[in-house]
Amino acid sequence: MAHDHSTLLEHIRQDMPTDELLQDLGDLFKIFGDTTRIKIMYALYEDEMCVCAIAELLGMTQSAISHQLKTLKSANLVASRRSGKTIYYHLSDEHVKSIIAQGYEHLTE
Amino acid sequence: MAHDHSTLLEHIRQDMPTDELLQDLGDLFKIFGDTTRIKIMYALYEDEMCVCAIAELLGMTQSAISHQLKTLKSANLVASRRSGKTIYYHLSDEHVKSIIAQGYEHLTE
DNA sequence: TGAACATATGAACAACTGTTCAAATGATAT
DNA sequence: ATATCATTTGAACAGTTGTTCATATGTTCA
Repeated sequence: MAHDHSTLLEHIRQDMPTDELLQDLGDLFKIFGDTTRIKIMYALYEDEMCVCAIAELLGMTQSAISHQLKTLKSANLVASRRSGKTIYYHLSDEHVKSIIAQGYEHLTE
Repeated sequence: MAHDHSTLLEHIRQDMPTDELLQDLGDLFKIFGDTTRIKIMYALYEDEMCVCAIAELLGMTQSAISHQLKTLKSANLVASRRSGKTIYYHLSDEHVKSIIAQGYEHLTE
């Protein structure tokens, strides 16, 4: 760290969001950073699904799916409605789709 | 997993990307899921920077930054050029900005 | 009320990740 | 050559994360 960057750094610091927001951004993307959760979000792309259907689709425990849905829900990425015994989850936000779509583009071009 | 979803699942399975792609998507977002890396990418938003300037900006070890730059580089999110002793990093892709921008929107509205 | 179904929850364990530290590489100038 | 600066690298350690298992909650129907 020998040569001088003071002017550059001062300029950049002004354009940077707060540490808190940057932390929140990281936390948000962390949630997209898991294959199971990505699969769940993709499954809900078109329409809502109940927990046991998602579990069957992914070939995973209903408990595992439920844990992940909780994570997704607490980040406001999915929402749910109850109908009798069954609880249906759906995407709560168009951003979910556009974030995934951007990632998809980065990979496939 | 008692009630029947076979028709639903068959339909959804056709619209799902391959497991490999879904895995890659998760891996990509995993890289965005860390505050240090988010900060680095934000720092490079406008212009290239050398490693020690980034370290000074974030108040972190140059070694820690270097490790993270390696991660970012291997995912083709940043690229570098050498000029004498110094190595300058820059964003390698417009997707970086749009992915972050989408996350930002999700948080701030 | 009791049985069956759908989902949620908590604790525990293995696997993964980010930082640190010490040492190595690469480039420049004297 | 050697000293110095900029960066990279590898091993190690602490902290975090995802799944499993067992159990609890909530709903419906007989």
